[in-house]
Amino acid sequence: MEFQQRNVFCGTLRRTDVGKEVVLNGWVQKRRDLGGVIFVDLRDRTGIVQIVFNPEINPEAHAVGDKLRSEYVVSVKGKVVERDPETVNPNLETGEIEVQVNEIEIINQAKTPPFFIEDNIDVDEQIRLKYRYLDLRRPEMYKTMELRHKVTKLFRDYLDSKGFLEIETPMLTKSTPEGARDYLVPSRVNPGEFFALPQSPQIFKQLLMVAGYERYFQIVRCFRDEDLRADRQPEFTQVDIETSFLNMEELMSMMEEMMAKVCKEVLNIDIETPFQRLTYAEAMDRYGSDKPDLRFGMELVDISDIAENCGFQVFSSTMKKGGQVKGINVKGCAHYSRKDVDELMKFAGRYGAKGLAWMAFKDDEIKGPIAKFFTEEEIAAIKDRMQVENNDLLLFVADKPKVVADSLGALRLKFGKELGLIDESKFAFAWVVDFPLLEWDEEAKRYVALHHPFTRPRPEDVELFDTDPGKIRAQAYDMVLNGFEIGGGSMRIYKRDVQEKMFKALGFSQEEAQEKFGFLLDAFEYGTPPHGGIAFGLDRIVMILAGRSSLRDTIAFPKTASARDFMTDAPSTVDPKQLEELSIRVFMPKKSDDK
RNA sequence: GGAGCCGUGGUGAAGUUGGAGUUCACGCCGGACUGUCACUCCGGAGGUCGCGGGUUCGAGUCCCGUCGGCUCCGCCA
Repeated sequence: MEFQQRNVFCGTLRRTDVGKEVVLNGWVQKRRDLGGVIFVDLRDRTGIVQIVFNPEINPEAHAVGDKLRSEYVVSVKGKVVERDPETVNPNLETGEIEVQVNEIEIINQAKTPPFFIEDNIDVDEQIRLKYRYLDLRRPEMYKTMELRHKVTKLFRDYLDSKGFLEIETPMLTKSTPEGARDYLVPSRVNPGEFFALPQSPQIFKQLLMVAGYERYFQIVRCFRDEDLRADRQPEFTQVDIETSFLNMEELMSMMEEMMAKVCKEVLNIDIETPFQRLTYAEAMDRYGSDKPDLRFGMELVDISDIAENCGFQVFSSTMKKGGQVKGINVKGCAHYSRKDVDELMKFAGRYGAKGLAWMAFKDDEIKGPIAKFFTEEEIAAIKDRMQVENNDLLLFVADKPKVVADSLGALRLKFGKELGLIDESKFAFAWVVDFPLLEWDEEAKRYVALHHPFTRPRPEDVELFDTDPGKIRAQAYDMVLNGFEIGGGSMRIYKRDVQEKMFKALGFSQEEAQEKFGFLLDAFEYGTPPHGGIAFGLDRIVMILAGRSSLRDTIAFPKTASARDFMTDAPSTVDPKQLEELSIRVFMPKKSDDK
């Protein structure tokens, strides 16, 4: 035997183990050398226990204990003993006992780590990513990975219990038009041709429905070559689901049950079902977002009718141009200085707002440069509509609906966070439904699918294809949790005539449609059941359940904002021979200064 | 593609009107210490101030460029 193997884990030892002879394997968290007696905190994935080297009990072990340093890997044999009452450490779960070491073996030495292996460290993330294997040693990272495992298993178990089959689909697949930029993989045996990594298994799961599998799922990696965010990585994991012969309501309620179950099992919280539902229009109107954070109020209030004829030019002229005027009531913030408001204006500007009008109500006084343009009646109407109390600050944006929603929606979230309006213990699930099927793309001068080209319209809206395609509502639904879109899906088109109308609305000719989606359309000719599904963002769900604010904390080996892996230093250049074999020639982009 | 913030011993920070790589905390190394658990005390080592230019007698500090990290907009379902 190369080393003595453990018979128990560090973090599990309790008072009831007193008297037992144990063997522990683990890492040295910390050594405290008091000259005679040496204390060492020994860590494994279950936690920490204090081991003691006493020269009077075992001088040989004590001598080895003297050589220990942080992150050494050791095997120790010793007896679990109760601590004296005055030396109990209430901060440790194992604090009532300690292990008196009789034998110790240094399995491996370690260099001094670049940062402490402990929670709540304040270290540049670059360094954490470079030494990710050390970062992952930290208990909070371990717990997140463990939580991720549990969540994944619960999804799998639930879907299994409902008769879903987990089926793998190709990673080397075909580049599809629409949607995100693809990651491409060259095909050596087919020079000049490329596979694309899947953005999602969308088409394959629909084909599985055509194949009669009825209930499919897959916990699957997806790839999108777009710019990153705190909640967006180039490769991420979906819980991908598709069903046949279920309608939208049946699928949604099954998914609610699944999420409630996951929350109960993982965090022991009771989630009420059915979830609250908002139409897309309502979400945009009240929260300025299609993924509203429903843990707090501060809803957007429409004052367009009051603003329409008011004396404030900016408002009235915006209304004449077909815009709208909305506001939020920032409770108790009437004391904001001119500088504070300037900051808010800059913030709103990022979302396209050209200005930010404000009014503050302080002890019967109305502050703010726009107040003088409103009549007493108008002020009264605004106060009434926005439920103004003393010390409230009102912020208004007058613009196109999209700008109003984006800027006020962002301000609402900013205040929610900064004023502590958000109850962090809350899990506010909701469905957003009735998305528009199509969206007008100003650049391309055509309609594009908001979800994707196979999304089924609501039956009563089908006739609008000929008159007003922008008004068609889709049988699509997003699951929203605490301001994040955690899943989205739709019922799919299974009738040929509807699919043709859809392609026509998107401006695809028969030939184009055949070229792009031919195999799917061919398949649809052979008896397609009504079907529909949903895909959940596993990383995001774990992030929220774990209370983390970055997706990187839920992925063992994530990438930086510029899509690099600091540990492996990928991506990297490759041997010219490899390129030659792939029939690829690389030319570097010119710097923009020689234009 | 764009904006903001950041880059100083291993880690986190401070660094004044431009005046010696200066300072603090943690860590590290050596010594002392038999009940610590943020051990304590004494001593010590450790630096391309991200990188490249420029201004200046002199740059961590000012200017220009560039690289990298984080956050956001665009992009992305």
